[in-house]
Amino acid sequence: MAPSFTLRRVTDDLAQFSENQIIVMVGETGSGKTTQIPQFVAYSDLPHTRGKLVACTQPRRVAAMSVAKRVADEMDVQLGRHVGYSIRFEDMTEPGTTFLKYMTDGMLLREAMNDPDLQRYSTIILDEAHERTLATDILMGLLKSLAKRRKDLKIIVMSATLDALKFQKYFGLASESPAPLFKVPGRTHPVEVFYTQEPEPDYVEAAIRTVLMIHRAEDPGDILLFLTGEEEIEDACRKIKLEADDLVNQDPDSVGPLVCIPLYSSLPPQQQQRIFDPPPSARAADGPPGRKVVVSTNIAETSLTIDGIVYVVDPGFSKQKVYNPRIRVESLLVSPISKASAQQRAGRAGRTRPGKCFRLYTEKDFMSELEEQTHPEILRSNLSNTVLELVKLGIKDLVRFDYVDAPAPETLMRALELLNYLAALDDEGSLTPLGAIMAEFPLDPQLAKMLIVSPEFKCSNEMLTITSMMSDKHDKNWTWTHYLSQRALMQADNVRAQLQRTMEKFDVELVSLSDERKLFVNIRQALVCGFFMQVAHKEGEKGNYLTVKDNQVVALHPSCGLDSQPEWVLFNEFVLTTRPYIRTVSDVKAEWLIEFAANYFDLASFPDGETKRALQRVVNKRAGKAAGRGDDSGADGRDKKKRKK
DNA sequence: GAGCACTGC
Repeated sequence: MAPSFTLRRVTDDLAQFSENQIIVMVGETGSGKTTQIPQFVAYSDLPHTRGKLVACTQPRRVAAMSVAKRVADEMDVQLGRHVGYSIRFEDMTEPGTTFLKYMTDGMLLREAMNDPDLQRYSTIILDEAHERTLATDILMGLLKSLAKRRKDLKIIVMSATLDALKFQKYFGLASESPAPLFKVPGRTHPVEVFYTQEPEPDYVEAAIRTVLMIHRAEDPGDILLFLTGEEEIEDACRKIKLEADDLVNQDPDSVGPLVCIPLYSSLPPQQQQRIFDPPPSARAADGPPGRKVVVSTNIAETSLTIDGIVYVVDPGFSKQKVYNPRIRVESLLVSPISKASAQQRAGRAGRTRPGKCFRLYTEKDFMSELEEQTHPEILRSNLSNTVLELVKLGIKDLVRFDYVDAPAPETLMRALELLNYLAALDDEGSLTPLGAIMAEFPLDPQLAKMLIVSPEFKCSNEMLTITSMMSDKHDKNWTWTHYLSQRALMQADNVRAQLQRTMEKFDVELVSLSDERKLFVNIRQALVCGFFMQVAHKEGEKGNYLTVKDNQVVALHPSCGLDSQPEWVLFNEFVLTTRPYIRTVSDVKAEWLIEFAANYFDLASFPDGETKRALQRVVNKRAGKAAGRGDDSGADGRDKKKRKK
């Protein structure tokens, strides 16, 4: 709960809130801004007297849910009535009663697709804007232009201090003066920061050494070590455990017991809970106290807060998504973190009392090598989904849309190209009726397309299941070791129900074939309709494949489980690990490519090479057959039928 | 014969 001087200060600020349409608000962790500001706004706005409500967005579901619960408690109202939340799969609001709604940023973006003026809201608060999620970035662009159309709409952007000026300038509107800034004081403890004298050649080894040094020499208090991924974390935990046990055995009178707890998102929730266990107790009543070490990915930087952390060890790296539009591939790269991120990590040491942060890089490198901010997600992602959403939102010129940070033109071009081939956009870039339906599905465009056309192949029932499994099985680790996971299957079932509702809404029939052999053929044909741009052709006998048109050498991922090497494969994912792999592949026939994706596989515009020659052979063979039986229907017949849709 | 930052609809 924030101290009262904070509240008084906020009340003063809110007197000015009524005079400004858009304001930027900064408040460090512990300022209570997420719980306090929306309450004050709701009381100042009285949105329900006008049949409206105040929305406050969060990047994550758990946050939207838990903050709503806390605020409902504080206001002594029942959750889901006056105060509620709205996240995917769960709408805890009561129309007409709820006047303060916490929701995920993605959820508000979805709502905007069907109500671009967001008429239901009197004030929209974008919280954690500094995290720069894709949805928050798009919302900022939409709200900036919406503010001009709806003078009655108030907008509050809440962020960390470092980013405030950027948002102030962005939302400065026509007045040329930046949006006003309000500060909410925080309540964290000082954290002393240490740097290494020299760069560390092996950050994992240096991190382990530092943890053990803290354990031997520093006062009681738990340690948080940031590493980049599961394997690294499990490995470090083993090594720390071994070395700590050695230390205890050598010197039981001065070194206390130590437990090492791994933390990453793919751990089952029960194991994640272990981070809240108390540290081990001393072996003897007067012996040295025990200590807890949490070894975590970035999940502990934003999503999870662990109380009792006094020491942070920060090697300065994290895995970050990067998108290469040239080869159309998203991959994860271990990269140096930003200054903002380093600051956030250090702050994790000062939540309960003054702490220390050990940075395993030099102060000079911190000052001169680290970027100020982590690049926003919009600059690091494949944007095909986002572009479809924007077009559906009525944005005509994607290149000139007022982004906070504009994505690379090539990334936009890639997205437009894909959507055009999928017939979601016409040649002018306008939304087609098919594209309008695709945008309604919470799916990648390829999956949405294949699901929508699947009734033509009499396999929509099966495609619905396949799509659900492919779009929500986050829990790859669990599935890997146990083959099946109750949790993952329940999630997929949830998604399936949601997608089925959307199908019903747009009259996409739910059908199956009883002939199993025919069914398996048709399923793969429907796959082709969505994923024809992700096809590879076998080259030679060494298991190499070349991706169609890009001509990248790839191999079938060992997990894909095919017992043969088909000439043509369609793939769901291109991953760049020890080498380029394609993962989740299906055996397809060249005839289907030519038949169901005639535009993309038009040989006249196809780059020369072995792939084109292989396709040419198939075309010639078909032409020969067709001439033989005097029949030239087939591909065109199917194609015309689909265009009518 | 390889592997899995984190989210969201």
